[in-house]
Amino acid sequence: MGKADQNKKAKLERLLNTSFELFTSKGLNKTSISDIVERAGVAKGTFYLYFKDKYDIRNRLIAHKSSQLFMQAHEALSRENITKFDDKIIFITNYVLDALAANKGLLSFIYKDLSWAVFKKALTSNVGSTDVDFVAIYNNMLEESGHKFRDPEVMLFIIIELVGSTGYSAIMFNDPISLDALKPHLEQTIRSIVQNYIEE
Amino acid sequence: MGKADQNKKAKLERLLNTSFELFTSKGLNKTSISDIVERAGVAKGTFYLYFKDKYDIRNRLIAHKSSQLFMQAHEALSRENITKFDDKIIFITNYVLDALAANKGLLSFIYKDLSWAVFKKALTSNVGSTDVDFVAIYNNMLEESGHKFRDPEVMLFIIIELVGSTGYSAIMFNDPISLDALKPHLEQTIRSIVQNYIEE
Amino acid sequence: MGKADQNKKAKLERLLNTSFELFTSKGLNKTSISDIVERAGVAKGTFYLYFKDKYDIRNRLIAHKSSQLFMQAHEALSRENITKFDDKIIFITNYVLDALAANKGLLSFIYKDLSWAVFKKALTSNVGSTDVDFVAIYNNMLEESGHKFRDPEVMLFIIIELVGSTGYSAIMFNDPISLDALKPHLEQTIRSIVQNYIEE
Amino acid sequence: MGKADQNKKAKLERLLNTSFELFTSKGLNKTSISDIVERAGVAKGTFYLYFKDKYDIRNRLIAHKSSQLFMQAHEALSRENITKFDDKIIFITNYVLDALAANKGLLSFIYKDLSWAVFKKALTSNVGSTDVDFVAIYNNMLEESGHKFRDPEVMLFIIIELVGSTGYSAIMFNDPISLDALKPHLEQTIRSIVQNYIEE
DNA sequence: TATGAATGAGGGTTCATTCAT
DNA sequence: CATGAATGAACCCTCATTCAT
Repeated sequence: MGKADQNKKAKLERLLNTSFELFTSKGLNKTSISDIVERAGVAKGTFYLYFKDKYDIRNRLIAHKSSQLFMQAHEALSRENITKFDDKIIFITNYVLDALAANKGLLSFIYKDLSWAVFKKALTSNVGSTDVDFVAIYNNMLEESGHKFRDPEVMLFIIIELVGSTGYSAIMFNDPISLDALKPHLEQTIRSIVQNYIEE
Repeated sequence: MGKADQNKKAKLERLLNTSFELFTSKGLNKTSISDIVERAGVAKGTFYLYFKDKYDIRNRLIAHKSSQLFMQAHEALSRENITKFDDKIIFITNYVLDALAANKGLLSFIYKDLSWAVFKKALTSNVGSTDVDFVAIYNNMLEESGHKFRDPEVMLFIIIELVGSTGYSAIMFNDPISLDALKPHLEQTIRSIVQNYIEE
Repeated sequence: MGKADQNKKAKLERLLNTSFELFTSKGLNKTSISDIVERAGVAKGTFYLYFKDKYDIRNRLIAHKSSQLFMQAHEALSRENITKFDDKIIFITNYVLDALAANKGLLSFIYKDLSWAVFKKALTSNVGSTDVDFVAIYNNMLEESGHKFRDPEVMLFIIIELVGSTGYSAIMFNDPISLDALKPHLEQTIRSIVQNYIEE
Repeated sequence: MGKADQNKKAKLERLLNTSFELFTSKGLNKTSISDIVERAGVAKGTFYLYFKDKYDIRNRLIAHKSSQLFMQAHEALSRENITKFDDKIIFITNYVLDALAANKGLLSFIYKDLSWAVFKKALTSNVGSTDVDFVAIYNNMLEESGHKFRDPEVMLFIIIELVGSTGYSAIMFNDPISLDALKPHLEQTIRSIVQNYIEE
């Protein structure tokens, strides 16, 4: 890789990192392209060599960061000794919620967009080379469960929306209850949902 | 009420209605104060006599419209002959989802904000004189059920977030399934959740 | 007229005058809105209260200045004792050419646009209240000539294009001859053209 | 010619052709250097190896294309059996007008610049090796006419400006009359002009 | 000769907010 | 109370030009 290519890659990285910092601290709307390039130390025009506009870079970041989060959750899961399917889902769920609680900027950024649409995109569009194929992981979990599931995709959809939506309220506003108080409720609800989708 | 007062009230109404039309058709970000006042037929300065800024009017509208929606759902429910608690919840749920599906602009407007925080505000802050006290209605439903519920507020929270979040994806993107396909899934899930919260 | 209205009119005037100065000195392309408002002493946004964009103000200026020029020519003509039709046309022609030679910025500004399209617009769209109805003047001249003309509009069109086009080259570049050298050529050509259109 | 030289010449050609296509389709102002080099398949810096800027390439194109047009007109003329001087001029005039009417992009591009200044440059600056020496052709036509002309250059100047200017309006705007309606007017006017310049 | 990433000034335009009337 | 002209900072984006490779 030549000097130019290195420089080019470094600029891209710097723009991505800077954007992420600003989006998670100031929010998307309050972050201007000027803010980004100034802090990244590149010229304004340079931004447009890499991204179409602010929303382009946002989408790439959301996909990347979401994917990253699930990958970390899955890695943590693989270090545990958990065998039952619903236990695994709950572990991942809690892991992600804790991570988001520890980084409210991130939560705010991927907000209601930790929703199905973005989630699916994140898991299929492999932004970076290291991004996981979460679909494969989920299918694997289903197989290893020893059960047969009805509409497994819908089941996952429901769980993700439920967790994301209630988690957001709990983490951001402690309303109507704190995240810690919410967790047992979610656990019980998730177990019920999984139960519903097991085919006899 | 004098003529001046009437005029004053008419202006307020016109600003609210116009804003709502524009927010639901063009979206919040694309609607400027200029758009609103021009269409409402009042001067720009007048806007600031009634509202602090665009977000002030938005919040009041969300609360009002959400409340209205639930009131309509409840009125429709009262015309039916439904006695069981979970059947009532499902009826209201379906009613609201259908209404939002028929008015995507509205859904988009109150979006992820048909969330707990706003919902609660809507039910307590009584924007207009005709707004319902939904808390009372819910408590009533709980009593009439003949059951005793554990954490009824959390139960409602979970149901609302679940329905709002999955419904949004289904209505707006048909993803991963259509609203009609989603409904049986929601029904079953809601029944499980309610079951979980019944105290033996 | 209230203070506000006076102020408003003064701003409009200032914008028009400033734009004209800049257009005729720097040219249209090199004149930015920023230049205009800065020199006019108004805020940038103010410009957009009065004009759609740079081309809007340009069109209004071209029409106004062209009209003005022809009005001056006609006034000068009426102070002379010229009776023959072609003599009148040649007088006006020379008057306009001399005026443009004395103000190359103006010539450059209305350039090839002292063409039929703009000329006609200028004479019909009465920008200011004082703008002449040149069509009426021309028709008057035709009647007073004692002749009957075939296609008088086309005749005028041909003369104007001829004079404008050759005059531009002579005034701006002295190429292929100077304006003074050109005049007799134009005079002879115009007389021939007029002759051609007299119906026997 | 070596491979490198061939390549070099091919690049120059590609830049010229591409620019011409873009100038005649999108217009000069709306065509950026980026557009040109992208479509020509060369690097941005390469453009500056061949041309000073956008206006440099434009001037060379106008000269080249104008010259080409007159050459074609002259070739067509030589295939006809026209002997009288004014008939020849009118033939060329009509040929050029028809060509421009069939290619409004070209007309728009060389616009008011099919004027004397550019015309003369085109006839002297011999952009390509195949460009005609129109001055020689014109002088030939004068000689073959059997007449002696006063100021033949001015006569040509006047005719070209007249035809170019009125033709532009007719072709582009059909205003005040269509090109077909204009032609007889031009024919008559040109004959009068030629007549004026014949020395007895 | 050729490249194309990088530049950064400058473009036009929008719009929430103010305040003299 | 109501007005709406005026503000001017801030926005996004373009693009001719340079220069290290």
